Amino acid sequence: MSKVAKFDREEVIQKATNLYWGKGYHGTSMRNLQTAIDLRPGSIYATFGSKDNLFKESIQYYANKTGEVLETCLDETSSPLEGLKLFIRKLVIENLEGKPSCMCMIVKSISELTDADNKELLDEAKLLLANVENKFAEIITEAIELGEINSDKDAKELASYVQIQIIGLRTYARVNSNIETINKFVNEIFIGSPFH
Amino acid sequence: MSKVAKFDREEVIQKATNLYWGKGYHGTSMRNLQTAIDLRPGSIYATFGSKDNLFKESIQYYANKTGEVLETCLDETSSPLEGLKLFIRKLVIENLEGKPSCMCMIVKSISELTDADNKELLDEAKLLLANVENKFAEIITEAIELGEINSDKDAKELASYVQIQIIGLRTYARVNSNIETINKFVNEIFIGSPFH
DNA sequence: TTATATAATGAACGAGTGTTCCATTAAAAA
DNA sequence: TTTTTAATGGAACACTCGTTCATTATATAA
Repeated sequence: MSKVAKFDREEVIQKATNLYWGKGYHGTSMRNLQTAIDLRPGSIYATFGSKDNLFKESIQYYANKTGEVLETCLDETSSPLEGLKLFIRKLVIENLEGKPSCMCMIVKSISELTDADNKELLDEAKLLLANVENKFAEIITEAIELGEINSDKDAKELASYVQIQIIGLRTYARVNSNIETINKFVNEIFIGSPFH
Repeated sequence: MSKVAKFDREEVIQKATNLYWGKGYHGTSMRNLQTAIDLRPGSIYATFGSKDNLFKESIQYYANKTGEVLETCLDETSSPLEGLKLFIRKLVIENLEGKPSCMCMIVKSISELTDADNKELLDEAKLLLANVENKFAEIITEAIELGEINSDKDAKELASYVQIQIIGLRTYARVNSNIETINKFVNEIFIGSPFH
């Protein structure tokens, strides 16, 4: 019948994700993307429709990949709480170098996008971040049921707390990426404020 | 001799700051700025030189204003630690509504800008954030000397910790701006991890 | 081999970008 | 009142933006 696309769709999205993750939505031009993924505008627009939609697919891809890392961490460890700790360590420390940014792409997007100019993409980013937090809450609920965490704790509140710590740490890492310092703060997440 | 500028320089920078703060560096165009501050390109470029320099002056203005708020908090309270707590409450809670963003403009800039494309502005933002952290360390040192904080604590480490909490909270507030939740986390900064 | 269908190309579009330039305006100095 | 000097207004510049589309290339079906 006809020709079939010769490029690998996932590979293209992966490259787009890396560019958007590093340079942000507004900082990335379609010309940048064309060069990075080595496709001409015609092909990109036939496949993805628009810059906005390519961004949407990219941030979803990023969220999926991050979700897979979390699942791997849970599988590799003996308990939900240990899995969560491993995940945080991976996220914060392994992203210090070699990645487009040490910050979370979802958080960068929420920081950059506005309701006035990019409501749809902003809402998508907020949704993806909420999904991560819900997953944290599930894990913590399991940990409470297993007695790893005291049962008078509120899983949803702890999930918010974990989210805040990760966001704070990964952003802070952009200014001070000293591994010992970062590591210390990661460990302190579960053992109490350094003030006490 | 000659004519004198009829606009108020600080007022112009204030308006530019609000625009950059809300929409970010890349999201703000010179046309946006021209409209917001009601000046024609000739006047803007004669006064500020470039978009980059106007951004630099804006972020410096923002940092100065924030520094003044901190000083006010220290003056209004009975101790350094109480002053710091008041400042954090002000920053996180009073910025929830009515401001261009609930996030810190400096943090937004550090998140958005890259070494590859905007090294000078990024470095300036990093410097301004480091200044804030140094100020925190001074306050905490005083608090230690006054016996408000145990003397075995490291002021610099606690200053980093405070920085991370503020960054995390203000970013998180963009997704969940429930005042009770935010207030709870602000209070917890100084009383220990919710895990314990 | 030919016909068909679709993927890929890349020039081009109108709008928007940061910035420049200079005629005009107007206030202070002479 | 005249001269001087700098601020102002706004058209215009070269370039980049996201996007479109007519054309060309090519894999498959007939």
